[in-house]
Amino acid sequence: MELSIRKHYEARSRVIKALAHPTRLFILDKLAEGEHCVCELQAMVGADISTVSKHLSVLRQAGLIDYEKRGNQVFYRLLTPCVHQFIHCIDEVTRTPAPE
Amino acid sequence: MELSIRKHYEARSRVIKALAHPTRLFILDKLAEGEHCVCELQAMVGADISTVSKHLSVLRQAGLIDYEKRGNQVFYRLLTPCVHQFIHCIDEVTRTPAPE
DNA sequence: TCCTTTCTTGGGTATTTTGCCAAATAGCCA
DNA sequence: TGGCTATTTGGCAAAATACCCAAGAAAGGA
Repeated sequence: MELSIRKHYEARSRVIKALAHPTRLFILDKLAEGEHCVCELQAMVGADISTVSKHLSVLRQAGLIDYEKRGNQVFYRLLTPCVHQFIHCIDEVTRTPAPE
Repeated sequence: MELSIRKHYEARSRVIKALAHPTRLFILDKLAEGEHCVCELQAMVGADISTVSKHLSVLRQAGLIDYEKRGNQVFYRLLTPCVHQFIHCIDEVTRTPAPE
């Protein structure tokens, strides 16, 4: 595989890796309904707040979400609504039993 | 996060994890053009054939591809063309620089 | 200033993923 | 059967991820 081609697929996979975790998919669904602060997401997810913060950092570095500080809270919001078409496709795959 | 909800997101993330590798994304693109045997994919990818075979196994277990044996060759083909709409979305994300 | 709340970062450990080699399996043909 | 090609599987070491705890940073109120 040629280097420039490889770079292209690596860029794609970086974004997909950010999506490849149940907690992060859950967070994206919640943010699709509207912005949430970290403490709200932490309550919904039910993990340590530092864990939730790190998941949010992964999604932000992938360019999927952004945040805004207001007071001592940080509100996150979805940047890419098209992620949900994609999730729709994934759900079609999960509904179809794998071969064998 | 409630158990049944968690199961749902775990199922989604299992499929997305299968997509989260540059070599596997490359293979999916090649299979979108038509079926290929392992040796053809190996030549295009340029990795050890056992590595390519394992990537194909990951994609198959996720329900994204299937295979057919003909003679002593194994031909793989794409099961889910919708994967490409979704790649289109990913490319939009990669074209937009991440915040900060 | 001090205390509280909210969030991020550092660090250690545990788990998962990756990629190569070597060995095993399977089909074809002589 | 023997040899050849195509592919999968086992195993291992290296790299990447995940999660919790503890510590740090930033904002607000007393």
